[in-house]
Amino acid sequence: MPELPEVETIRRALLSLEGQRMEAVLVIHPGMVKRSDPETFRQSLEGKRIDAIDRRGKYLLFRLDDHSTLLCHLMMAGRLWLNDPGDPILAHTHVRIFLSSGKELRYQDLRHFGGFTWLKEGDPGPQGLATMGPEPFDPQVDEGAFHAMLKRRKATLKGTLLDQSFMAGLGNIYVDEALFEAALHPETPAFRVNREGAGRLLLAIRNVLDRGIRHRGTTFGTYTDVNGRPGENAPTLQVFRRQGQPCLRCGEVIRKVRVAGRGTHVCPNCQRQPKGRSRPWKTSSSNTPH
DNA sequence: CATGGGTCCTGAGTGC
DNA sequence: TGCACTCAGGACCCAT
Repeated sequence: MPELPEVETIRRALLSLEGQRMEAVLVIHPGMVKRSDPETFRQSLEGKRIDAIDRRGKYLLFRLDDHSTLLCHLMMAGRLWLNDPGDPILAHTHVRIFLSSGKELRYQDLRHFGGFTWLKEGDPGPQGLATMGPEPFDPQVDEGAFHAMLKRRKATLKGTLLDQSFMAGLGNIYVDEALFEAALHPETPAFRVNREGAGRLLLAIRNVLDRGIRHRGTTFGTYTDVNGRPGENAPTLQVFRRQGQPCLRCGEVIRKVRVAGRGTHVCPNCQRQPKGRSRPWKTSSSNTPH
């Protein structure tokens, strides 16, 4: 599930494409091109030079020399590959972009959820991009601003953090990790978090994302970088997919529950329920979260 | 506007 | 052992 650290890892690996032209574009699966038919898509891209590659949330943006943009979203199972011409074509390869350097950019997607969108200059893009919230590392988002953002939301922290219009780039893995690190329960209504908790959560979000980027992403299955190399962040995760195992902070068993329709990993001792005054039977002396 | 539910897709996992 | 079934997940669209 590519989230901000995975998409950023891919973006950095693709920076070598800046300055190259797209000489030919082959759409194998039409469904992987959104908002235009494959032929229009092909004609819109061929001959264009890639000037820059940016990231916004989980979107990759290829800035082209006519000021149009090639958008790419990997959703859960999308993968970009940087290939040499002779490399074998893997199953579920849906789009091939032949570059002036002789390299080839390939899009593969097991689930068919992600894909490309071509945006003319000035096109705000799909709703999710147009209404996307601030980047987690935006220096304008400080403790006070983040607290004010949370106060406007009645939904759970889990649902709020997953909402890309609240903040860009977080997904299921890093939300669970950030909430654990901030010692906040995923079911806590966002507006109930006090200023100190908001500061703790913002710091935790930045910590888990920064760690993810430094380890080149989390691989649990399909995610790799553009050369097929898996990320190395999985061993640093504290709660995600660790249900049934002891909490690394207090030893309580990590549980998997359902919050905002998503599988959610929580330490019942470190992350206290907001309403129910359920109290742990065991008290670990040195880990009071508040 | 914020919120929640259905939808897309298919490999992995579960149950019989 | 094999088959049928359900589920997971991010963003979009829609209804409330």
